[in-house]
Amino acid sequence: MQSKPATIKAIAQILGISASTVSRALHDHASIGLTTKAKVKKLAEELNYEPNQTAIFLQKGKTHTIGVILPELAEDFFSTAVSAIEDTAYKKNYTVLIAQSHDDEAKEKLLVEKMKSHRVEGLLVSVGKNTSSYQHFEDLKKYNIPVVYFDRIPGIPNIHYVACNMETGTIEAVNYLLRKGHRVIGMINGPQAMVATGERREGYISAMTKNRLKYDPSLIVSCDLTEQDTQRALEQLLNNKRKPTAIVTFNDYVALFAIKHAKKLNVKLNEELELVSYANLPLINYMDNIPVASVEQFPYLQGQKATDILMDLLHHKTTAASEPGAFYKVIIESQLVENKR
Amino acid sequence: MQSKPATIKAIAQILGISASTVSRALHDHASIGLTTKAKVKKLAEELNYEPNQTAIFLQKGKTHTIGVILPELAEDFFSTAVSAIEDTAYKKNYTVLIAQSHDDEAKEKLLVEKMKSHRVEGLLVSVGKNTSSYQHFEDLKKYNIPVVYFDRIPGIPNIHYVACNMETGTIEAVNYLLRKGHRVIGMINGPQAMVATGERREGYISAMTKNRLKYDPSLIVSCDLTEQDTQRALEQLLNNKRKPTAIVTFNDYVALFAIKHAKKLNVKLNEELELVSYANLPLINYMDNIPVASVEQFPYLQGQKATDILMDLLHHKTTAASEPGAFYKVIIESQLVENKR
DNA sequence: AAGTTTAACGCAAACGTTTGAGCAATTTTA
DNA sequence: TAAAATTGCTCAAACGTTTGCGTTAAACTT
Repeated sequence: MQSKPATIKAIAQILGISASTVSRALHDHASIGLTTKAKVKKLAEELNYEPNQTAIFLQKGKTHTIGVILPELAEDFFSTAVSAIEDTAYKKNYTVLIAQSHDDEAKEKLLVEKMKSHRVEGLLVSVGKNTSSYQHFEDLKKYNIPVVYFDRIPGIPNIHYVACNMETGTIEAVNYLLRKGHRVIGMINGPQAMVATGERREGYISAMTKNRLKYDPSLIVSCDLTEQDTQRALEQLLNNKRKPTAIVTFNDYVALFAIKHAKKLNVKLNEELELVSYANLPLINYMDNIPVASVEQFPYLQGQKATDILMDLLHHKTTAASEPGAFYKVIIESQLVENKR
Repeated sequence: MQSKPATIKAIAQILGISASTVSRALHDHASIGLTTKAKVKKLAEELNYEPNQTAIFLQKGKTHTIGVILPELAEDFFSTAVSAIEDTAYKKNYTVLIAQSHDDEAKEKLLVEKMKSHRVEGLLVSVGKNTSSYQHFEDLKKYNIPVVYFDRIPGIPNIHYVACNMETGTIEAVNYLLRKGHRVIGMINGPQAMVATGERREGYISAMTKNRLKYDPSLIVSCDLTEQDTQRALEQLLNNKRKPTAIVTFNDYVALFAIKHAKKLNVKLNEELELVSYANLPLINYMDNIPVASVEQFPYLQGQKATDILMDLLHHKTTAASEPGAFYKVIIESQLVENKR
């Protein structure tokens, strides 16, 4: 049993027929006799024949591999998304190559090269939070490697993507806080480079003005999503002329940092200050005081959709990449969920 | 630029030399002239030549791919471990194929077949919580595919593995609770099939008896790690003749279920009941009351070590797989960390 | 100067599979 | 019954690399 795996050649030799006949027989080709087919399949079964994917890929010039580049696999949002990507790709017999940029633009560029040298047929990308140029991704078009962005998408035209519309979720979040009686609502937003930052901002403004409240720019402060900068942002808000009684934070990690720091500053959470966040972490629900609500971002769904789109792109290889307006833009409406306690 | 990637053949043709010369030139083979080498390398650079891995793998009969089978990628412990596996394998230019069993033994068997058909060179495995037979993994030995288990390891001899020694961590945990004055300490343990269940049990007994306290078997109840069964286990403990004032839970997920249910039962956490858990979730630290301490399990380190071992196994292909006692057994001592608040 | 070494390269097979083209029998058609 | 169509199979090339073995010409021996 320590022998090498069975090959088509071996089967052919044993049966005294040619390799091409065996190959066709296994594929139920019309021009092969039924008896021969039966014999071949029987022997293949007995020998536990498994087609050598490497050989097939070489011969077909395909790798049946897609790549995924994302900031941090250990972040709950991404591991769930990858879980979906794996599941979806698996069904189509695609192999998934995962790589983490750790939010480093230089590493991102390196990874794109790596992906190219691995001959991935397509790429799923969630860009790093500080990435400002997307040229390294866009260059792939020249190699006919389609790219589908998900969640953290670049703010440029003519791309395929699936993402949550953070605007609607933010509107819901602000409305929710307004209904609870809050009038001075702060926001700890993300880096300006991120599309989601703009959407949250728009949502905030939209909700405020629609409720006939004036929009106070000093209540929105951006941060780079690190713990340190979150602390600064929180303090800035707490020291604002109009001190907020509620804050919408960019995501759950930021919320955690804020919570931690607020405790240190002896701010009474849920009395002096209520938080609403975006659901990146599943167990925030179990936490004692905070946040009161979260905007769901559907990581599994996003991963699934993005993979579906990529598969579609791969199977309808429109060499006319210049077709204008032919871009997938799947927008999932985010949704506010009140955290039960 | 939409042309196919450059090949050795193409380079050879342009330069009017043979493909073998080009290949050797690129590998700095001794028998190629310096001027030729220079010319080849220059042109390769210009054409953005990248070796076709598929062709190399076929020719060498290797895939440079390792597989990972684990229960649930979205669980924090595993996503962190995979993060380490990716990073480590990446450096050795190996490709990682990930698959989730969702704790289903049947699916696990299917995945092993899938991995075999993908010709993985080795496998990293964390077994499902209900898996009782390990034959599907052990069969891989016959195909010369080494298997390294990590974290959730089978309780059978002659395997390679890296895992945390839960016994020491448990001893520390129980000692910690004893020092805090607790005398009646309960334990919500895992399924009997899991090795870690036995270790936790041994640690518990060991800590109690070493402290001259008698071991009361009714204080250890096992559960299947689901929310429902955790609730049952908690109630069983709370209704026990000797009602525990502290409980060691199998992991953070179980702890969360227990916390949730305890609140519902109006049990005052941290007054009537203190919890110690095992660190699967990073942000348990941010939670308000619970648990008071966690046993760290070093997911990144485990993933790293396991990959290192597999790499070693792959490069020292001892065809004499029957060498007795030649098995890697890396045991990481678990460690109690008190959760600061 | 004839023989031997060395340097630099080419030839061809191999890895396992797919596929267009070809060929020999058998069956169908007119 | 001869020509045409069908059936069932084989040949050989191709995908991009690597590598053992040859081959040639130049450089070195004595």
